[in-house]
Amino acid sequence: MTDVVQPRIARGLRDLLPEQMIARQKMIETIRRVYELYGFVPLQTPAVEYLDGLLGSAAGDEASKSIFAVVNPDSNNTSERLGLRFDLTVPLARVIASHPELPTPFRRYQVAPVWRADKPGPGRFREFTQFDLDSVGVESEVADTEILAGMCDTLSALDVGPYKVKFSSRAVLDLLLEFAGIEGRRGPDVFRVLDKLPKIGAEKVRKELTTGYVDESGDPIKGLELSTGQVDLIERFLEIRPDDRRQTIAQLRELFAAVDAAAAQIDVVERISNHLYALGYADDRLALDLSIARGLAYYTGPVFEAELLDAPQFGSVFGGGRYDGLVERFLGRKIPATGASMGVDRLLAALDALGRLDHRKSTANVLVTVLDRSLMDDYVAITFALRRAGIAAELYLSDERIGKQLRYADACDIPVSLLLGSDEHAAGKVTLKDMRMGKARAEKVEDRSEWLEERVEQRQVAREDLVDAVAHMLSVIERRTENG
RNA sequence: GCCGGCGUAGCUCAGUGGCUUAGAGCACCUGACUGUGGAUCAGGGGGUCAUGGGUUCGAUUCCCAUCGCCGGUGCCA
Repeated sequence: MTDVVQPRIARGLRDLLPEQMIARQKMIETIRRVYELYGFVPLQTPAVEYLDGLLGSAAGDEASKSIFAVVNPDSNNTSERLGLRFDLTVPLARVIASHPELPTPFRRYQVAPVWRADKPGPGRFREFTQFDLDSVGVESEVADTEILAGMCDTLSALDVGPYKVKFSSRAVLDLLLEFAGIEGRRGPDVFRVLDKLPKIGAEKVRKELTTGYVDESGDPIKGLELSTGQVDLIERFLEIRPDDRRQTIAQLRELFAAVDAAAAQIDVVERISNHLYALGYADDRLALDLSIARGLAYYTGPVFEAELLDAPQFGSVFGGGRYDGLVERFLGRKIPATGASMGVDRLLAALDALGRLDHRKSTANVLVTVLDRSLMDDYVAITFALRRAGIAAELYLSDERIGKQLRYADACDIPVSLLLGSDEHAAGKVTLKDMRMGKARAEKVEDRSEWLEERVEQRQVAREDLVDAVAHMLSVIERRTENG
């Protein structure tokens, strides 16, 4: 006996089985269609990047902790260390810096896995797929507008139910620092606390901004030691409601009337809002919400976020913003860029929880069953006739009992089964069976002879008409499914 | 990362420091009922009791470590 190896999978990683992959690929295809409609082009980059490129100059130990390092057998030189990418934005910045010949504006989409060695949780894994949409080389707020519109159109196309796309501006938050008399370098700390507002509430945010507190588990939470006067000013900012973009902007202008340069930054936000009104993105699904800060330090202008109103527990399914400084790391000069990233896995988990996910386990629409091995030539011919007519068909590859073959079709959720035995063969016909209708009937029927004899879900058609008949049955099934 | 809880069949869970071969329900497989998924009936397979050490005459059960899962908390560039 040889020793078997345990079929293990590392922490936070998983296999995606056919049932998951079918739903996932359908979703990705829908998103891709939206992005290509916007004229974005595809890009692929390696999973592995140099660690210095991933980390950047400003990154500390904490940042590097969640990067998976990769062993490079070619080199033991520590400056050549490799790691798995943790997002798609940093690789994009590297591509931009190393391909000056690319036409600008360069607008690309990329769907690919990324890796973060974070603690796994529900809907949260260490390998997950991001679907990014970025626009590089344009300073104009029209580029930001387009990203926000793309987020809305994507969520609409995915039929996720009601959603809210929110935006704010890092530049406006910087105005807040000036307004409250807080040093610019403390901005990231302050914003990180403000970002927790929906989670921990105003009371704790206030404490964390000032003296700190001890939470329920006894952990001390360090305060930022702001003065109460500063916190009062911050609270006046947070009181601005996000329900109506025009009103939000008017209140913002009033609050920051005394701040130099405020008017120019608020103008940018207002232009974005007005473009979006003009395009039909009203307040019901697109809000100027000043409380979103995003944890990411590299954002420099507008920031974006989206959540599903029916599944708020899954948090933000889309996030992004303008990052005019990121390419500079690789190029030494600034290139404006803006974009958003969708969490494919999180969105799939949310849709599944909402019961909006299709759980097909097969790509075939027809199962050609094998009743009589001597008719195998016919079965093969029928299967390929369907395939050549563009109908996905699967041939059962052995002649096991018909009951077992139909159970297989049922288990895989193949909507139509095709039967051809000696009776049909003699009559020049085939039997088509609508599996879902049969399943619905099975739930009601009590008596076996009734179950076997009625068979309203199936009918015989002439052998030469079978391709048309299958296409017709599939269209009837599809229409019935759409109508609930 | 830190704190707490949990790991027994594919799933949900019983159970016991020594009666022999560790159980149930569901699921799965085989057969009966015409060549039809369901129901019914008859049968069947499947567990290193998470892994590795330790205590013991004896450990699935007690102890330790590791791994994994769940909850809370931190972090999320």
